[in-house]
Amino acid sequence: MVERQRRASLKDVAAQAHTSIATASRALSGTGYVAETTRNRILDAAKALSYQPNLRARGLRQRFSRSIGLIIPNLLNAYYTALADAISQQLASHGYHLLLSSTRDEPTTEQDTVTDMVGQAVDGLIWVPASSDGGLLDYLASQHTPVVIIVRRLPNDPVDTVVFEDSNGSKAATQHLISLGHQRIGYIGGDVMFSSNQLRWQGHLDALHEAGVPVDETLIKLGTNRSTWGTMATNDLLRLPSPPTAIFVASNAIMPGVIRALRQLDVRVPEDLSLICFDDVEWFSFSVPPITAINSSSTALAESAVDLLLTRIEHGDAPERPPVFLEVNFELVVRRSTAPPRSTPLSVREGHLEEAPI
Amino acid sequence: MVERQRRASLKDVAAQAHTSIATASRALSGTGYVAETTRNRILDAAKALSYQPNLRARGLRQRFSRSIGLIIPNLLNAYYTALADAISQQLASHGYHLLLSSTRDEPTTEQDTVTDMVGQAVDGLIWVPASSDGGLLDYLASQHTPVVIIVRRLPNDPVDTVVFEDSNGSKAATQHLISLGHQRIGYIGGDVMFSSNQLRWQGHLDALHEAGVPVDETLIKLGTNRSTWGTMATNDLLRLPSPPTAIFVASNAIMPGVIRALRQLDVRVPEDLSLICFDDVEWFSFSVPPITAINSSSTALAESAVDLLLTRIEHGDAPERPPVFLEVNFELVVRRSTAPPRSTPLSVREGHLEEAPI
DNA sequence: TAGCATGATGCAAACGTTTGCACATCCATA
DNA sequence: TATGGATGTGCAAACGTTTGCATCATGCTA
Repeated sequence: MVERQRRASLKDVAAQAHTSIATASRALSGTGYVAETTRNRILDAAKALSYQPNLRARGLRQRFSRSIGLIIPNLLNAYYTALADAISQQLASHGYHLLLSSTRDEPTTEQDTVTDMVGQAVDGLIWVPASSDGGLLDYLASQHTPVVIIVRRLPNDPVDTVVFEDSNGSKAATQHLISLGHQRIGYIGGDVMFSSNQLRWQGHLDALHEAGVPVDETLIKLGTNRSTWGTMATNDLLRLPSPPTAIFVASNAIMPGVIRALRQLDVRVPEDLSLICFDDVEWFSFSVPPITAINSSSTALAESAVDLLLTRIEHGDAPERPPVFLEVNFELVVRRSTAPPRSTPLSVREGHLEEAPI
Repeated sequence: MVERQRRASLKDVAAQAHTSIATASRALSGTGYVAETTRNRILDAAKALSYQPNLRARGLRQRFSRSIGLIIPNLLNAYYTALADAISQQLASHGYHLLLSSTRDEPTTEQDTVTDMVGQAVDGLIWVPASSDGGLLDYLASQHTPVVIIVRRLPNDPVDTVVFEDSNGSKAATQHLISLGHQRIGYIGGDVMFSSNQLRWQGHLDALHEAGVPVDETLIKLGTNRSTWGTMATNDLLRLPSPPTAIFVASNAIMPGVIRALRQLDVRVPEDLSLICFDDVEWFSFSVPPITAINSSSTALAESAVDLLLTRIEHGDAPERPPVFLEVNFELVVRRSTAPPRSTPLSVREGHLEEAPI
């Protein structure tokens, strides 16, 4: 590592303006008394040297940095980047910066990322937890770093938490299918170790029970939130002796794989099979057919999460104030992928799995 | 702002281990001589206090932070988030952190973001410029902050630059259409103030010239890289007295709007119209029909950009070393949205513009 | 026994800020 | 003429690190 050229510092500005560092600091930050003429000398010098305050040093001295960390599982999921975008905007409007990292849902990466954020001395953390154990929370508490958990709940919601209405939203999706006349509904979801997946599954079951629709275990496919899982699960479902007339996909990340499988099997939507998805992402609306989905406002979640966090930060993280738990509303967006079931059972022609284009 | 609880510092660790700060530092960082027993006392103390080094302070002292800033126009464009993901991974493998910000292509936001990154004392910057003036570059030079420009070139490529093969890729796309027999090709692109858009347009024209295909100005629609522009431009093109038999869309961000318009106008792809796109994004492969596209490897771009930047950083930003200019290869991915033109001219039924589902 | 390399430790300065305190004017009021 | 608030400035400490230098044992070599 080679010695790097120094940027202009307050010392340089002060020297150029023939004044002290303290006065220069006050002039530039607009605090305390500075004579008009002195101030102008200092501002001129700052401009001449294109002085830029070192936020690292300022943070060190002031004990806060006006930056907060955001930890998401994945940068490739439109759902999370939309969230990141909303949070970033929301923070900016409060004068805070964003440090963004993705964990790829790997617990070790997550651990590294969290400790790293703490090391960077962020003022607080907004976090989509990947591991469900609370060890990292204890750690954060020991570091006095306020944190707001989003999207996925931790057991007992030990800290401020903002999530989508997973259970109710999922219930509404299934009810929509039932109201169209579907009785055999396939469910493809992710790992239930995450609360979001667990609650969506639960909501689905609740809707079935309430409507008196019998639960067929073979129609429920719990795996991972990955496209490949969508393909596998869809193939399994449609090859059942009595295949479903509708499929509820519990995550947008699974959907591409489902669609690929349907195409390979020559299944038409919604004539042969209805399709509904929990998350709503942009391309659902211009897919053919447009896909019915549960839409949750990431802006709303962002606002709540940022508000909660900044309150903790700016009023001190009073541990006696109990954790807040919030859910943001959902909306059922009915498009064209859902329709009444076909009258005759669907039988899948056993085509070879052609290589789909990448 | 309330006084925040202090995290354990080196001083605390040293006190607990009955040693000096200097020795504690050496023990924890593994540099210099420390007796076995002392080291253990220190490590124990650090663990007991869950000590986490303050990277801000370390950066201040060491004059580098092992973090670099990435500035992209948009977090909602899958194309850029894929890039961010690749760069983030690449940096991590070199032990660097990522600070990510989006400018939304607003010059003022861009200016703020850049100065802010400098203020954060990042070691370097990877930047997709939104404004084409070099003012910010002068500023960065004055701050001795190495920078690598990606995706969009600046006039004269004044610093290290890595871009996609916009011109050649675009040329290949048009050549593909021509080879299928198309002579009237619509072109929908973004603002040519950005080099990427400018070069893609140029590549398209080059292909036409080389093939002896006459250029019809009415077939060329230059606007913005937005979905809404895609809808407008497509409507215009298909209502021409002699509409195109193929459309070349120069950015993935425009494509959703194009598809929406085609659906509203009841145009079938590829029977009525061939469709090709410059960028390749995930949903192109499971759209109906899958969309032919020019695919450029964001991983390759990420690798090159990171390499260039870290070289500048770690070997000193020797200004005498001239700027490097790199282009990463593209690949034409032929899917099913391109086919030979229909024999009879297409006439669009003037349907009302139905409200498309969101 | 003297000399010296080696290992182990601590002191203190430095990075670039902010800010409490002290001091020095100046002007108005009592 | 004192008194004292308001204004303007600077010194120096502090934030949490790293690191050059000095110091001091210890054990080995000559």
